[in-house]
Amino acid sequence: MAQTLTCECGSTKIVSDNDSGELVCTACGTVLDSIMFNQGPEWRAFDPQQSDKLTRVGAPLTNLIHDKGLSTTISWKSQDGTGRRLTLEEKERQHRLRKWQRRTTTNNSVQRNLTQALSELNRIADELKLPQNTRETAAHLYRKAVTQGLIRGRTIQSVVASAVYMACRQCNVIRSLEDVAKAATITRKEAARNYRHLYKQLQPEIPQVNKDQLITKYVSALRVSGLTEQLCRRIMEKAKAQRLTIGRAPEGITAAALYIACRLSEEHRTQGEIAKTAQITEVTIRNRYKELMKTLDFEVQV
DNA sequence: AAGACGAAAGTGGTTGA
DNA sequence: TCAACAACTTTCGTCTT
Repeated sequence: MAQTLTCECGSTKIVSDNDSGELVCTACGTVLDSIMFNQGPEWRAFDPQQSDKLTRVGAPLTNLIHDKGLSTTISWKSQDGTGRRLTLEEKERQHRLRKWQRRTTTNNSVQRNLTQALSELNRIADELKLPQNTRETAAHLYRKAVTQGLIRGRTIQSVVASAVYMACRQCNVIRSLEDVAKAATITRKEAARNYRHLYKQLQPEIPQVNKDQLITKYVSALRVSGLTEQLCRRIMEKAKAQRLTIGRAPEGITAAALYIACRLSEEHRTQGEIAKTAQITEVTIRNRYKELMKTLDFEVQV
């Protein structure tokens, strides 16, 4: 696109800097435009063969569309590629083609299930504000579940919720089962039951809940100072070293550690407040708190 | 009065005979 | 299959600040 630009200084010697994405006047140095897109390919070809090999077109593959965004759609316009009107005979042929196109792409049960499930998945993911890679992972897990026939007798919603929760765990995105269940409008119990089922069948690798991330989450939710946060992390390290975290729900331990940190730094947070953000009960905090205090000796000023 | 504490009973799951 | 069990929750009365 050849376009002659003139700088304010009157010069027309304007070059584009592809690295910084800026349009610069070589006479006076003024930056005329700073957000330029390089719409060329990112590869270089030195002969037509290479060019053929490197050229590629089309949207990226995605698990989030039931056919991965790959299938062909036949236009509804009754005109051909060059814009000419179709003959009656040709129109009928197009109609038949479209009909079969639809039947073969979306009418098998797996595909129909996927179309519905993936829109539900996107809705839940929106509500939980999940990043793209977690969505893709969830969609991938759900596909696996469908192709292995794990949906039978279960609602799409609950299986989608399980897949979403599993994806969150895999991608280290902290969302509680309760949050996911709520977004999917099912009960925690049902979500848990389906998650276990999915887990047993797929046997995926699930990392432990990252306690550091839990601390970060609670700290920001409770608006606790950085000093207390550091204290909390130290307590957690001690607890880990003393093997107090084994067999305990990470939420409980983390909440208790934060509670202790708050008391030590005299930054008052009630058990109730912390319990609410950690989605556990005060009793659990108390129990973990007691265990931590018994084993780790603090200079307690209670 | 709010918050902390602790006992008791209940829940839903795992384990091992 | 079923009882025992561990972890956690719910509920509620009592104590402390």
